[in-house]
Amino acid sequence: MSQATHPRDGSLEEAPPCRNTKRRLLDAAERLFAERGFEGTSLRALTQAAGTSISAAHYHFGSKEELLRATLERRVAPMNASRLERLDAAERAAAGAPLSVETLVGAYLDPLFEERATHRGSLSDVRFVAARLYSDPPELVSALKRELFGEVSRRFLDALARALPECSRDELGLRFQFGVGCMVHVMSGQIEDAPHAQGRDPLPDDVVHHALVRFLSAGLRAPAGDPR
Amino acid sequence: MSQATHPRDGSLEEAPPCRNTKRRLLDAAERLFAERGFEGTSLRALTQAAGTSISAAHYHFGSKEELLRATLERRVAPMNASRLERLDAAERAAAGAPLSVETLVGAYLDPLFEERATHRGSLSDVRFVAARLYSDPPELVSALKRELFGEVSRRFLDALARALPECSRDELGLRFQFGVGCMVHVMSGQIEDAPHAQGRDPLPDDVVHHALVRFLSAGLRAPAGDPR
DNA sequence: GTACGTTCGGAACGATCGTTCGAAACCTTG
DNA sequence: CAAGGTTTCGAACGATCGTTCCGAACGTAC
Repeated sequence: MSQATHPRDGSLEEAPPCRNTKRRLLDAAERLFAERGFEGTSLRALTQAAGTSISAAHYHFGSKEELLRATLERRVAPMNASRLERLDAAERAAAGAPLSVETLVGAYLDPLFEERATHRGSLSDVRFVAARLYSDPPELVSALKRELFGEVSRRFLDALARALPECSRDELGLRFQFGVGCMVHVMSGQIEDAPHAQGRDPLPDDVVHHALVRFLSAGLRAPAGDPR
Repeated sequence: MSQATHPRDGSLEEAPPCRNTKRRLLDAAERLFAERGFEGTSLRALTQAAGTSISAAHYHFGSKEELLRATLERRVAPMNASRLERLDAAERAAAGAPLSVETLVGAYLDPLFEERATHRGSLSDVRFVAARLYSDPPELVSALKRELFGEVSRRFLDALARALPECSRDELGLRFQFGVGCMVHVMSGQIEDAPHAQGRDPLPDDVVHHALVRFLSAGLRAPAGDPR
């Protein structure tokens, strides 16, 4: 009805059949998984939002879990590739010298905010990545998290260790995770939903972005505690 | 069978009927909501884990949503009360002088880690508070979040503004939320599930606790950016 | 003893879940 | 045109969901 479900007109057609359906399914999955979670989203609501049928979803992905995996992978993989590109470029430019904390934080955060800026209001939803990877069925997501983030975490931790040589490896691992927590929180849209600042209009993305870079850089550079 | 469902023995009885069932339901809800989420937990699995029946849950709470609300409230309310107590005590001791950032961070974090230490391995699960308040059905949880955290957020933000007078109110609100994000991430158990540090055994709670205090204090005290 | 309000188990309700299946519709090859 | 593979739909499957209802078991008051 709303989406021209049947090309019954006879004369002029629409976009190619396969790729379009698959992409529309991923788009709808992204949005609905972000808003209602994996268990909270029914395949019926999802396929209806995508303007197709349940069978199409099973044809292209095989199961609901595989659809989640594909949806996550589509956004996370290019974003992490971009992170590694920036890290590589920065290390090449530094010619062996340790990178600054701000450079590392920027290389990690910028691809995320760019993705967010590019797709604001469209179907693509970065909230989804943040919200779901860290709250949905752990037995499905934690393996994917290891697979998608393993190299990125290792590379950035190594670079951080060179930037902050006085910080122990354990402490650095913790601080890196603290930073990830901040990022996830922001990307999940919790800033707009905070108990304070409920009535006022949300701050622009770049303000949040720069505030987050400052916060994380300072936190990562915090003086070491008693070594115990 | 396993829980002496029927006091059919005739002679010796067990604990009082009402309070016990209600508490067992809240305990089971806490654990299962933490592990599988609200939508991912069925009332049948929940009541079976509690050693009772579905009817008992509906008798005591009326609905699944109200059970979630009660479960969240049971843990969050006393914890926030403890936060306010510590803040009051610190402000009384300071006699009008602004508090240190570390004091404020400690007053906010300590009750959480104490709750975590007290109930480690038992049925009580702090993960639940963190994981659910920030990822479950927003239309149910965000109102509760405002209700439970409104005063605490306001009070701590005011104290932070006195501790960091050179920081703008917007920036301070952001940094406070960044800190909440870190905390949520830690309490959700994401540290143990991080892509790196997967094989090694988890760090002790107090190590994480102190590292988090250092990280947040430094982040909150970060130099202001260009005022724009 | 009977009567009553509280507490809770068992069975059943309608609704919805993820999945499967067979047949259309489509696009490409002959 | 016909043949074959790809893509999609509608209907149905069994399972499970939250909820409701009825009655039994309980403690208490008379």
